[in-house]
Amino acid sequence: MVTAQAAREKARTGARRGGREENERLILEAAEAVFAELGFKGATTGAIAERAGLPKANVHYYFPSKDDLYRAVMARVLDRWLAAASSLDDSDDPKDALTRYIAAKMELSRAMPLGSRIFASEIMRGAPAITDHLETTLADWVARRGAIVRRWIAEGKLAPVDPKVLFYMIWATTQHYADFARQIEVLNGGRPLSDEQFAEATRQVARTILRGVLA
Amino acid sequence: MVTAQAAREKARTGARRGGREENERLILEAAEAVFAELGFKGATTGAIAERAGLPKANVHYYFPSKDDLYRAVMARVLDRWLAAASSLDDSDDPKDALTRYIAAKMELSRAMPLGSRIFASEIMRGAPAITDHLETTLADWVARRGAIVRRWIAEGKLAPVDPKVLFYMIWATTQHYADFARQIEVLNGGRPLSDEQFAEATRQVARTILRGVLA
DNA sequence: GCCATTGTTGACCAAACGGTCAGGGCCATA
DNA sequence: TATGGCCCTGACCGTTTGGTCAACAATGGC
Repeated sequence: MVTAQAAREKARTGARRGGREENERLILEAAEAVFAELGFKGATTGAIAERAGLPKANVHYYFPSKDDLYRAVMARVLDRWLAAASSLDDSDDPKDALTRYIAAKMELSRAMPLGSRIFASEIMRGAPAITDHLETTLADWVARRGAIVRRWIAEGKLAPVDPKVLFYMIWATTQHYADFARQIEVLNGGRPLSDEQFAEATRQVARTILRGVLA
Repeated sequence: MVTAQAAREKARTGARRGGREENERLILEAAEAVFAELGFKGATTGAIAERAGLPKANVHYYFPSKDDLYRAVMARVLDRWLAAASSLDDSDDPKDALTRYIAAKMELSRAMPLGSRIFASEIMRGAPAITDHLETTLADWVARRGAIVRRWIAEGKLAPVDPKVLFYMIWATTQHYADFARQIEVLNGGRPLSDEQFAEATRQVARTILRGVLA
């Protein structure tokens, strides 16, 4: 059973066109772009299908409803974020830890701005699809990392600051470079930030926040 | 002509039900709430009408198209923001000026979170309705206030920092309390920030950013 | 070659949408 | 009380939408 299934799975991963794996990936990528640009309601399964290069009915074959597809996209986004979130480690040195974390979040905004925008839209809608994620995974993260920040403060390494205020400032500032990329582009003379400009912004953001909270 | 019109206008502002002024206000307020929650496409003229307590056809009487209504809402939002934006004045003391500005932006996020969310959605859609506003009014603002920041730096009052990086940090952090209020609420145990909590957050945000950029 | 499973798709449908319109109500002026 | 200018709205319309379905490949085990 398992072997037969595995063999079938393996056969499918060849150079052949289509197939579950590739089509699901195509659809999820298209959906991410369309949801990010038009929001949940504005995105149409037709537009997603067109962007994926598939007929609309085929999209509904893999993802029965628009809501299912949306949740699958959100799950992918949250997974990727979780990986980056671990870069705020329990180091002895808050300077290194925070610098790494800010850099990781900025990198994520640079490499995957669409996910950040979908997340922002989801929160602004009242987070109907991810409330439980916020209540469990994220609340856990904040509690754990908040304790670390408080320890740093107790050790005299950090100025006294509510960990949440610090986290919100980091999240807001770094995600701003993804969510408001269009505004930043216009204020940059109509051109998106170059790699150098973005790297410089990353450095300055990290430096400013660190000056703000280091003891 | 003018006097007759003025008299009619005055008569209309009495206790009477309906009338252009009141209905337009009702519609704009309802539209602000619905656009903020559902986005441009997700908001329906029917939902806006229902929230305003008016028939849908009446909404279309005052605002011929959904797009007209949306632009009217955006104009109101931008007007209110412009007023707050002036609180970053050309003071000798960057500490006072930035503190005032951050407090004004936080106050705006507290009092009018809906406008902030509509603005965020608009930017994430690519800012089709306000690109010219960004290119003119906002670009002007940034140029002018950026010059002030650079002067402060030259005078040794501020650490060297790209004014835009500073502005983005202030905008992102303060607007975060409006746009991500739902997330903040969940991480606050399911209750919105109290007035005291919000005031404390305002203080800490201002203090942290000031430590970050003051020389 | 046969069959079961999986994948594919054009055509279709009910619901919801933005917007229209004709007909009527209201009120100040004459 | 007749007139003209706003204001109001139920009923309606064409289009778009998410979703369905029946018919039809394609594949792999036997």
